[in-house]
Amino acid sequence: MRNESLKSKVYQSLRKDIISGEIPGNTRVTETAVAQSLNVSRTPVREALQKLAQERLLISIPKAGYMVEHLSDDDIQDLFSTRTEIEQIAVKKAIRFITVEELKAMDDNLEQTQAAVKQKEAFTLTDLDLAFHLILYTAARSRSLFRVCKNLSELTLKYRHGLNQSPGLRNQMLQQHIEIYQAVISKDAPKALDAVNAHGEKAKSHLRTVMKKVRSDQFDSERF
Amino acid sequence: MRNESLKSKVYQSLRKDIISGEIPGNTRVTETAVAQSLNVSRTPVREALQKLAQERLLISIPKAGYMVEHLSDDDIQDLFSTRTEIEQIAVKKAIRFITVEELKAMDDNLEQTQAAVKQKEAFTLTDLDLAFHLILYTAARSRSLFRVCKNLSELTLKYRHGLNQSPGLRNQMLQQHIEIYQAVISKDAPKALDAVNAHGEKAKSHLRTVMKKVRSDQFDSERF
DNA sequence: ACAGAATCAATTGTATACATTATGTATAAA
DNA sequence: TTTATACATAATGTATACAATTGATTCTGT
Repeated sequence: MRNESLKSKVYQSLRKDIISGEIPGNTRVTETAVAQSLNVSRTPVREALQKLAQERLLISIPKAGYMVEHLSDDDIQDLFSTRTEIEQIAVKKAIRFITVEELKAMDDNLEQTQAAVKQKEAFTLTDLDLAFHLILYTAARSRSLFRVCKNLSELTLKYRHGLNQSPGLRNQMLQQHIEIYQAVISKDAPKALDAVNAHGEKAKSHLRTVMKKVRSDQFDSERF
Repeated sequence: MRNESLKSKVYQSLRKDIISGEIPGNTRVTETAVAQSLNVSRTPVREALQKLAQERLLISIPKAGYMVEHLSDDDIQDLFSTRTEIEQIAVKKAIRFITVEELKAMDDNLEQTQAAVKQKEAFTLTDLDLAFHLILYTAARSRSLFRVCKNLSELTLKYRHGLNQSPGLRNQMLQQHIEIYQAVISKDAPKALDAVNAHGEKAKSHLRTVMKKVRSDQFDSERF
């Protein structure tokens, strides 16, 4: 962390704020503002912004700056669908190639997740969530597939983090991870595919209700 | 083109040289060298290099520069496999959602490809190859899947371009595209999946033989 | 009052100077 | 002869100054 470049620090900082929702969607982000708030020059900020734009956490408006990406409801549903479909490919492979070490890592992860669920640590939980899936992707033994899955997983992270605020959903996530783990360890491919699919579908349906709620809240506040 | 930023110009220029193989794999690329050869400052070059690194056309060695990515034989095979697997998902969706305009676009593309095959224009052919697949990806009506497919397609472009040098393979590519087109227009999903798979498998096997040849050539030249 | 031109402010785009770090080389000591 | 240290060189990392472009605002003429 100490030997990191400023560019990297700025990147991490902004990424965290975007994923956590601290900087909401459609917020304008300018180079100078970020540079001042972090006490660095524009150069590393500029490069961090470009990286975030390439990852679609920001959208770039040429010669006009950046805005925090704000996907439409449909785009979010689409993103989760694609992630599930491709993750199913990964899980099929993972069942064939996963090592005992990786299974152990999943087990450890589940234990830590259980602790985090109880202690209501949303941030830790989001990290553990990502880590759990990364183990699966690694176990698929395909570098290119790993990259694709990782990208998609990171793109959904912002919305999954939002879900992790709710106590009930935290527990559901843990249960679903356990189901996937059990299917993988028993090398039951159909069950694993179902578990992954259920995991994705649950997230989608919860997001739908959340989005509806947000919209009606907005509607309410607009009336006054 | 005239109103493009220098960063974009540098990016395009380098990308073309890397994909065409003019800058071979494992070549070291430095900011200053590129900046001098293109008569621009380091700043736009730097940003172009970072973008290319994020796309995996270059690999970044922190505090030490960049090298042109040179995948191992296994990684290339893996890349093509993943591309095929995910493209199959896209084709399934495309069959359901493709419009008459898009079918017409595919038809046009095939005609142009036929002309380019005869005229032996490798560059045009590579562009048409990419365009053909992009039509399919668009027709799948999934933004996130489109992006994944596009990325994978671009990553394989370098190697497909190499294949396009051979007259026989140019024709094979055209025939395979026609097969995919026919399967899609007749909404025959199993046939389309087979066609996509065959397309990918052929590319993989040809690449295997090419790679073997390159290795033996290297071996020969090392003896003298 | 309104349309249009001119100007001004804010922001990105580019160039360049300086700082820092890594690598290779030469020299000196063991 | 080998190894370690110091130094030189070349590259990236960072800051800053300047250019160019965009969008808004104000001013002017009708």
